[in-house]
Amino acid sequence: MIEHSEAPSSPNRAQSDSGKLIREITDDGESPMEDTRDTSPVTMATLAKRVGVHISTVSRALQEPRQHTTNKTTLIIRELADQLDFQPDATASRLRTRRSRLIGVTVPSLTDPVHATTYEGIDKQALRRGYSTMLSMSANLDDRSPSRANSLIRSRVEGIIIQDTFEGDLLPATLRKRHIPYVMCLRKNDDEVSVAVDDLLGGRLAAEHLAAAGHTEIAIISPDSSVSTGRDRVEGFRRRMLELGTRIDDSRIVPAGFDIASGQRAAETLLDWPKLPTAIFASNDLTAAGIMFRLREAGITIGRDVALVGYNDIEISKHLPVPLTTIASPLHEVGARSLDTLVEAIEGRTPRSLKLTPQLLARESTLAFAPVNA
Amino acid sequence: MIEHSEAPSSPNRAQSDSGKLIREITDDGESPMEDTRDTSPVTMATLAKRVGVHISTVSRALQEPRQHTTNKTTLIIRELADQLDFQPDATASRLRTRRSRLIGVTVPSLTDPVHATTYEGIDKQALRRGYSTMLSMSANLDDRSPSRANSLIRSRVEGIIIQDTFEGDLLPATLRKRHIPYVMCLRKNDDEVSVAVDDLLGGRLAAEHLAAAGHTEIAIISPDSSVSTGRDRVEGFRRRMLELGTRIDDSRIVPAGFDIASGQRAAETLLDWPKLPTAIFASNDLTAAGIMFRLREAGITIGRDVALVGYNDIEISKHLPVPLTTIASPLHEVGARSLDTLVEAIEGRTPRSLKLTPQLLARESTLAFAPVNA
DNA sequence: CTGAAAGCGCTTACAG
DNA sequence: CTGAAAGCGCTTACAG
Repeated sequence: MIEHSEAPSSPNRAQSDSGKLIREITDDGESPMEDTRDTSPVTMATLAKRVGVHISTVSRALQEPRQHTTNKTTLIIRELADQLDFQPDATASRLRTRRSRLIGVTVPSLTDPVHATTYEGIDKQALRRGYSTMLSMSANLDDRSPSRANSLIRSRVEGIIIQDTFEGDLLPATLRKRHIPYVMCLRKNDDEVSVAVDDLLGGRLAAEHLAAAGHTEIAIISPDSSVSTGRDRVEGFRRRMLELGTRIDDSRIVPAGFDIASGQRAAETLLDWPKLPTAIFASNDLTAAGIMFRLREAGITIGRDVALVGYNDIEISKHLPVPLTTIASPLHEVGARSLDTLVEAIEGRTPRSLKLTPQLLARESTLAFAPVNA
Repeated sequence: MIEHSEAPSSPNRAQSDSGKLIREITDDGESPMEDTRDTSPVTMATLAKRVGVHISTVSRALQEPRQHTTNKTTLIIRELADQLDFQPDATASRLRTRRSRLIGVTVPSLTDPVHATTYEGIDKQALRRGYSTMLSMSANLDDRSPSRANSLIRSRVEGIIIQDTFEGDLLPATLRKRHIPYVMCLRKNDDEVSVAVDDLLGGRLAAEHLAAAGHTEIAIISPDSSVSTGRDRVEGFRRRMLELGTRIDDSRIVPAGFDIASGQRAAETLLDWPKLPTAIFASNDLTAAGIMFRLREAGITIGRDVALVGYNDIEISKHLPVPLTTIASPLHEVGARSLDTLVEAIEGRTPRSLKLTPQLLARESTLAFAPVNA
């Protein structure tokens, strides 16, 4: 039952392109029709009743807004939907179609700028491709078991991007058993499909930079060896150093976390050494920052007394008291490509792992030791 | 049809507390029963058929795990559910109960540590209270219109925490029309219910600190006056300064964004002034950091040549080249209390706005101007 | 093109 | 206590 009107009741409201096919209906009682002035949300049934068609017709009319429909009924339905600002219930369509258009993402924490940036890349690309993301933050769960993804599984995400994996992680096996596609992001895990930075190369770049300046007395500060990023960065660094003639003993590797505070603690360890190294490779920028802060307190000048290289190039790195030489990681890109890779898997293809290329950025923290052949 | 077994087929799998009431059924074809070796996820119907009860009995058995049930059927159902690692379909229960247990959160960006910390507080408290959160990041939408919450609305979130509101924001009105509860977080907006830091007080604290050191030539760098935080901090600062005898002219307020880069640009503006101020109040730490970096490049020593006060006390603030005096905000707490307040609204009560108290942290960036009466 | 029907996987009054 | 039925709001073959 449609009423065409010459004069819309609210002339100052924006009109849709399809014109004023039906009179405006507001939810504050202006409509002459019964049982519509309620508070419950508009559904397709509401629209169907209003327009006088079957609900399945409404559903079809609202699907994939093909630009140039001349079908009058479709236009009428769409205009009413616009007017009422109808938002279809995704819960219902998810249940019915068995496609949630939801991507789960597990992250360790978002206060770490590395993970926040990567996640932002994931979410942006997800939106672009018609998905929404749902987060599970380990930091808020203190649970590294596979159950950290349970809320995502219950929401029937179509796939999961695992940004917080570690050695011995049982989540991949759990998801495989459930036939839920997943991709490792940032960190790798055995033979699982992953999108990450080429951390072996990153480590090599750092080694070459320091070796070129003649360093042989070197310390490595590496956050958590149970995580692939730390492992690979250290391994690439040591191997390349060895190729270039310097063997770095295990005793010269100081473990640390991913934050400023643990960098400061690592620096204290270094200060206890009989002799300070001439160069330090920290496999994380925040850790490097902590080292810098603590050593400065001890009166040591970074870049002159000791060279320091970080990893990732987060925003503050170039602004530290001594601008930090670091290995720049394309974090946003890692996120976006993870999403693409996961979508491939969801669509039934067999994606391959991706290694994105890092780049050395030389700054003042290694300035006094500029490469001989630069 | 239940089969009790003396010897479970996989003795090395963890057993639930209720004992080995039924023989273990795996999904790799060991079960003698038909149509269960498929790939589709386990549903309550699966469990019901397996145990030989009606699906409604399964649903009841799995609800609110009352610890001490002696009901044998219930225990059997629960054990089977455990064994199969059954995760009920939240999509279905959301549709049926019309309660999603989902909270929407709109944020401007998560690479801003202020918003990341606040969101972490929200999510943690949500988990504690049985909710999950769903994000909508304006940074990934370039859309400040109410439609930025559409995906949350379609997912039928029970309420929304708005962390990215601004002057003229139409989202609150949209949500009110839809009867979706919401709370402003961090930022305020007219008479809307909000959980925020007392920014007027924060501004006053900064003013008192600088006034006590005798400053009268002051510049204010404020990120975006369309946002309540910037407005209130500046207003509190100016008012208190006026009470203490110093009028700060509009011409001494330099607009800026929320990041390091815009702080640097603001500093360039200051450098163009005929005379540098003796003190700067930046209503955001990252902005303050940018100012510090740029002024240092120009050979100006923060803390001696010019005093600098920031706002929020993010982690790096104490580690800047000159440790930053700032107004510490309880961001995690703001997040947690926002969630509580929203849940109050969801439960039909009428929550009131909350103002959390900030605190001044004096550091070296204002050291040379230590308060006379400190 | 549109209508009618069935069903996604749950939950919950209602009987028994 | 358990079973049977209805229904949440959609979508989609199937007829016409």
